[in-house]
Amino acid sequence: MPPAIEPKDRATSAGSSKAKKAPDGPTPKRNGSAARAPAGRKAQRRHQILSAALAVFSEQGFAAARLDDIAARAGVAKGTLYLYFESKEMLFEELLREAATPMYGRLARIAADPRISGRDAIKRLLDAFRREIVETDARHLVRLLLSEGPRFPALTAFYYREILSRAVPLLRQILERAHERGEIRSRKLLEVPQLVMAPALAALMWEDMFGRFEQLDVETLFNTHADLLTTGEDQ
Amino acid sequence: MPPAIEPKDRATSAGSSKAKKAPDGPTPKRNGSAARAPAGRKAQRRHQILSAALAVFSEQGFAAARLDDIAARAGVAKGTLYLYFESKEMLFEELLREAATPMYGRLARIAADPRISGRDAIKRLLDAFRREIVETDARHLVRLLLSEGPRFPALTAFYYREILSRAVPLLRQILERAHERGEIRSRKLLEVPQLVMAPALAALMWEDMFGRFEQLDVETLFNTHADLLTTGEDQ
DNA sequence: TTTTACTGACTGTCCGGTCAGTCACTATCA
DNA sequence: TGATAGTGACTGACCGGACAGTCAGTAAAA
Repeated sequence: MPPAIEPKDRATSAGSSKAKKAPDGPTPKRNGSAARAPAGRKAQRRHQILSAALAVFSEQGFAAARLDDIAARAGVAKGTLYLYFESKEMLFEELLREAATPMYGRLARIAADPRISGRDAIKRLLDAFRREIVETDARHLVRLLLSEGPRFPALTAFYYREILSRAVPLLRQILERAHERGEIRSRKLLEVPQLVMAPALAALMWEDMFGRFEQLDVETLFNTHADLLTTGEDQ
Repeated sequence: MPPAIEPKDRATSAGSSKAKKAPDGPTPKRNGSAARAPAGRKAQRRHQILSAALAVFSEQGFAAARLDDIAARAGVAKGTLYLYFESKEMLFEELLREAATPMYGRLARIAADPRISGRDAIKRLLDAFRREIVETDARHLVRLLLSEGPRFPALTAFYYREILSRAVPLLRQILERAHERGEIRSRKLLEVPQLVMAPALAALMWEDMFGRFEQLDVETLFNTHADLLTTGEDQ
């Protein structure tokens, strides 16, 4: 249960860093919203920066993203970035690493509960994916991982080791249990549990790339898929 | 100094001067163009460059790719690139544009033949996708489109307009025909034809990102999917 | 005062794009 | 036949702008 960067407080990025030269008169304090609270201050700054980084990286890609932009968006000076992250690379990697696990946690919880039917398990998974990723800014993170992954071998390895190599067996476990109860249509599905999540990836890409031309009916897509995988009342 | 990778096909240029592009009959004299290269030369160079560009762009991404590297890989000088393409952007766009159509053609041919059963149509499509894209270098192109798409709006628009907005109806047409024959399991599939190709995308990404850790059984994945979508002998 | 947090002008490097020059070749002339 | 001139293909050193990363300095906190 890692933080999962949330790009919500976009507003703070507005010109906060330039009021430096303009003496505001009686204002004794710095203009930044984070004035003191030494305790949470550092964590908050860090979050600001990661949040801005997500926005800029997902808009520009890793190479084209400029640290000046990230700093401006976070409302800090460029030098400050280096107080929190070693380099552009490290900032990028930490951004993706910290966002990694929420979906995995969800999957693990479903797999741990044997009372959930196969159909339900699949529907819940896809539904969570839709609500929490496809329909939020988190989808940019997935695209970032997919597109920049090859140039960050350590990152790809991390994802495989920490997420996928665990998620696939969990998925298989769910499917096996369901299969024993006769809830699964094809035995072969046990050999390729990845099929369960395939439409999730496809939906994500469609929305991200072509959503502006034609929205995909993600809910119907996922429901149809779940219905096809499992036995039980169709539509 | 440039090692001049290879003198290329100097030999072939001798002798027959077939560089006849103007079929104006037996032109006695030709003002201009004294040292015109052989007919295929230009196309060949272009292909060399595009080929090198694919390799470098898919390894580095658009922004990080260096034209010096592309030139070196193609065995030409950097300046030569500009004789064939206007800019780095144009080179990139043309690379992706030219790669677009083969799969669409395949789909169109299948859709045009009503004798093919729904199950067969889907299997053929997925099979072609596997053999021609997932298992070749072309898979990098899809990742490139995905990752750089947002920064090349014209390219995304091109793909939607020329490929997707035509492919989805074709797919729907195949599914409708199949549905009338009772070959399709769920009517709802007609609302989201994208589901047919979803595993193709997923397989491609898996292989590209994580294939080095764990190969995906793409054939089983596709067959299972096709079996689940259609009626007919499962096994 | 010392310590901590932050700043932003500056530097060195990198790379897209340019263009004056070379080369291989051919057509025409003597 | 050889000599001369013309052409397009190609080259690669160079230029200028952009940007990651640095650090001396400033401001607030302790």
